[in-house]
Amino acid sequence: MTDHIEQASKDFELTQDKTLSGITTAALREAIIQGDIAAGEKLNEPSLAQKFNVSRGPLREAIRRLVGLRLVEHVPHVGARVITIDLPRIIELYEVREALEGKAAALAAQNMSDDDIGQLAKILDLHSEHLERSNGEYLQEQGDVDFHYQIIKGCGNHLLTHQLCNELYHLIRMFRVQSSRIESRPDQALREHTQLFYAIEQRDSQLAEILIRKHIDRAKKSIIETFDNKANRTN
Amino acid sequence: MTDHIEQASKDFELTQDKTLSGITTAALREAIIQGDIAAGEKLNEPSLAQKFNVSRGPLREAIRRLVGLRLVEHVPHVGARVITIDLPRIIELYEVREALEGKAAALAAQNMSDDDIGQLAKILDLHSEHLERSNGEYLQEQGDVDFHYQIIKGCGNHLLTHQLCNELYHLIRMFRVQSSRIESRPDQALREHTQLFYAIEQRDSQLAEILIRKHIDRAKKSIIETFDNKANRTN
DNA sequence: TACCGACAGATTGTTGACACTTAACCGAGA
DNA sequence: TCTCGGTTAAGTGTCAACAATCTGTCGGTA
Repeated sequence: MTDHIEQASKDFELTQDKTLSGITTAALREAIIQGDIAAGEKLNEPSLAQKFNVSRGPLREAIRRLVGLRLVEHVPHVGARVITIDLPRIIELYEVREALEGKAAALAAQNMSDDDIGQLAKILDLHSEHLERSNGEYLQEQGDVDFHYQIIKGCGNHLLTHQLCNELYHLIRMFRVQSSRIESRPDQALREHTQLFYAIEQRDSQLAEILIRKHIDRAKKSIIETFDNKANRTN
Repeated sequence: MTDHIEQASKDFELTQDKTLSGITTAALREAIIQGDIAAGEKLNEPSLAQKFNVSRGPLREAIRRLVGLRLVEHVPHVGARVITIDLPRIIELYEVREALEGKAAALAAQNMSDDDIGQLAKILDLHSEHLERSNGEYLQEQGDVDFHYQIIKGCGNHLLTHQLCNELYHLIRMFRVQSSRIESRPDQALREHTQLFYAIEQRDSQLAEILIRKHIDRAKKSIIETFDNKANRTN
């Protein structure tokens, strides 16, 4: 709830779209991401409309928008369900993220203003401080998100930014919440961020892309490992 | 209208979603892509509803879906407009496409079945034949689309495939139709496809990614050149 | 003449009722 | 007891009317 980006994005939405369908979209989206509506659950239009105090029109519109965000799947004449995030889907998600954020980092190394790079340095410092005091996994996590977000914003490609921050980000957030996943290797992540920062500072777009892609690939592998461990424990 | 993918996708939609809103979505989408509704034009709900013989409900739903595809932009209480594709947007589009299709080619080199690769070889042969007979730019164009499509299908990542074939593809198609753009360097494109094919056949994912990214980057530069020439001629 | 505000028309947002499809339930027959 | 077919209720798809908002125009004033 104190998530910076989330709050910013909410504020943006509220100032941008005060219509019932816009508000309902945001509310339904958060309910799904936070797990208030379980993964795989069917979205019953009459009961949800009552829950959000709107008629079925705006609610249906909200559902369609979330279909566009891939948080919901829809079958004609049958209904809409919240997606279920299994391991294959997470792998696909991280592969797409790797490709997009790789390009974003390359473009950021070319296009970021010096001020933006200064901002990035600040975020990195904060990250480092938190790690030394080794308190607050949450701030840790937030630092990671902020760092990636700053790079994406700096790439200068609106389409790319939108795909990462408004489409994939919600899916990743949903996965994180529902798997209670926190950074399992904070010191290594900081090292990788630092390396990436130097590459961007030196405007080395090729290196920046390689580093962030490896960074994301390692996160993917870490997730796969966690899944495998869980599977073994239950066997 | 004889576009294979387009037809396949239409058939899919019609069998998949025979609801008025589904049909209206497809009709409105094609009207926009084909330029029957001009770029930048406002979408008036009552008149469009009349045009498609539906009420405003399904039409509004169709508009929202196209907003999700980024073919339409919507402002609350003001309305929806068809997007305008200017050069900066096309560049952004091709940068995203380069990132996604690069990853798709890398995955395809890893994951494609031998049958799929055989199919790819056939498409390449057809492409080559058409070039030798040097007739039919359309078939030429179709060959290019089929070649890329086959690779994307072969990557095995559903999310990636969806983003390329159902989201970016419509935007690129709209741009191509409206700029009457045809392949300006068919022989070079064939050479690049051939190289890419060998990389995939040898399961060299790194090389496949590099080659397809250069291929798309050259297409992007060719588009920029065309724009510059147009700008100079009108000066 | 330029600027500001009220008014009117047009357009979007929202609602509740109606129509159609799907799926679950129930009973009859093998 | 199991299967098949019909029936019924729940839920989605569609519609037309109503409410709220915006835009452009007209008149007044500085």
